[in-house]
Amino acid sequence: MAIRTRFAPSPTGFLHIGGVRTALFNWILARQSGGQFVLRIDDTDAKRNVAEALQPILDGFRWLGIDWDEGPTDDGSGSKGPHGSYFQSERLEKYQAAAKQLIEQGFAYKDYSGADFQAERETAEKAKQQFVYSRKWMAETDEQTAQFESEGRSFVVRLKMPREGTCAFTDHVRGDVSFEWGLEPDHVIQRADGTCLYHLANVVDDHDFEITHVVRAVEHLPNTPRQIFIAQSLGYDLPEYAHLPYVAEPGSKKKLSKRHIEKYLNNKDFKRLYQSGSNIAEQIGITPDPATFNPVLVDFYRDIGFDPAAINNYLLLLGWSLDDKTESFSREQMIELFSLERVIKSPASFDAKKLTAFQQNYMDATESKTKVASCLKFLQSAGLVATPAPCDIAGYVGEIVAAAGDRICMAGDVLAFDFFFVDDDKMTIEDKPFQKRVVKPESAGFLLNEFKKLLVGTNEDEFTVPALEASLDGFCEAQSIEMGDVIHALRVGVSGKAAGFGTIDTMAILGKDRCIKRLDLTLAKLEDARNEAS
RNA sequence: GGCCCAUUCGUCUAGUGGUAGGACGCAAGGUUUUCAAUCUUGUUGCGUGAGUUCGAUUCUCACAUGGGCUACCA
Repeated sequence: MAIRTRFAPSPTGFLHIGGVRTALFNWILARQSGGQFVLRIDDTDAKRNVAEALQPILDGFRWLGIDWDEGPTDDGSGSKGPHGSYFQSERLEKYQAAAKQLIEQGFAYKDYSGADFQAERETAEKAKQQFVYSRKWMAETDEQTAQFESEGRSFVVRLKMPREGTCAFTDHVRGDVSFEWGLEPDHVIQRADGTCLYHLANVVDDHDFEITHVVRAVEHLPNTPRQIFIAQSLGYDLPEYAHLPYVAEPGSKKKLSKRHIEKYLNNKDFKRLYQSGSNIAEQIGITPDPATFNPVLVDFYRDIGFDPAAINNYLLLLGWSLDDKTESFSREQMIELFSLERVIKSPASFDAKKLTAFQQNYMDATESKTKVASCLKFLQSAGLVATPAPCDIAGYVGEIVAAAGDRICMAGDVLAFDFFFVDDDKMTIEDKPFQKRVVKPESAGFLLNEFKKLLVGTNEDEFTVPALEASLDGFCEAQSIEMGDVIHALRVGVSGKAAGFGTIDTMAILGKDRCIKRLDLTLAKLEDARNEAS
């Protein structure tokens, strides 16, 4: 059976990680059955620029490889698919027609209560009683309508909900569920200004778009009875339902929300991810404002060089598992092996650390050519490599990437090795390691200078890792010192940094001339520091 | 307040009527020129109470805790 699923984002400008998980499950279901995945835009309430706010969301899905068969066009300016517009704001007549039909058949009514409705509800609440609307301003006849309108009242359309019995249905994740009809209020489906509300629009669209499976987050579970009521009243076949647990905050069971970033930043792991992302972002000219750039939003991961497959894999396992050990799933495996029945019922906390671990695994498995290509893009974004890239650059970047090994977890991490790409006379020497490794040890300057003299005497083509190692060994022996007495100063001397991969590898990649120039620069800086101090 | 839902290591999870397995993390140690990695070892868990039962983490009920929903939001 071909399953048609849908995901219905609001054009907010941001693609939320929890939303992606829901979309991913919907997408997998459609793909595994040879059905279609539909994107519908819930903009009934939006007054902002929809196309603009939609773009980042569509880009996010595209980046993740979650492609949609029907929905907005790629640029978000129109719709593609056989069902007309996939934007709710453009489907108002459909909803109004449905509301009209519901009224005519007695499943809904015009309600002229206005503020009196609210007053009735408050009275009931004060008396601590279950509120049941008196339907005092319900107009079902022309006379009533005329009378209320003569009083200057305007109307909304409310559902005329059943007041007894139960609404029972089977949910693919939660099993059999049921709700008392009597507890359901008469929900508004059409506003006084004639526009329609979510529940009506949702049911009408799911029907029009021939959605067979409604797979969404649990917060919609309590909404399901009213939607079932609408669907049945309209004579629609009911879709299958599956309510997924929501994605929870790091270290808690509260629903993850992009509004509480500040709080999540108190979480150690979340903060660490955010900070390493921020460092990368700053180097490529993105302002790391936590409101728009943080680990709850998908853009964050794209911007700092995550592999989309790692995100999908992590999200797949947030609430679903195949068995007691399988952790790694390719796209094909996801599609082949996923089933709603193995979705768990309780919420799953977002764990930044585990996501990073998935990324690390994917990066380890990435072949070096691909790795180099993605790193190169970051170097270009940071202005460290020209665009278009010089033709010999790939080899150079390749050496760095190989030497860095798993120090590069996400492609943006390559920017930690920015010193390879700056002119020698413009190398930044970080102050802290400079003080600790060069200024403070008495003999560091002397040793650096002596070793530099040694380097000056070596042949260009002997500037290799084994040769350098040998000469450094010999040097240490001649000076009667330990390797540790000089190598740290040397690292700072050629890279300006406190940490990195092997100093000797670093030097070999830089080459003779550049190492010597950098050592000169460092020694000059040392002299300045000494003069200043005395 | 009402309705609904959930509860296995810190986190993601597997699982069973005979007391739990994996992953991420964490800790210690080895290796190491820094950082990371890596290797070794270790670490921690069935919310509480009652019932059914020879026996319950597993079934039932209650409680507790956490959460969601309760709009002329989606």
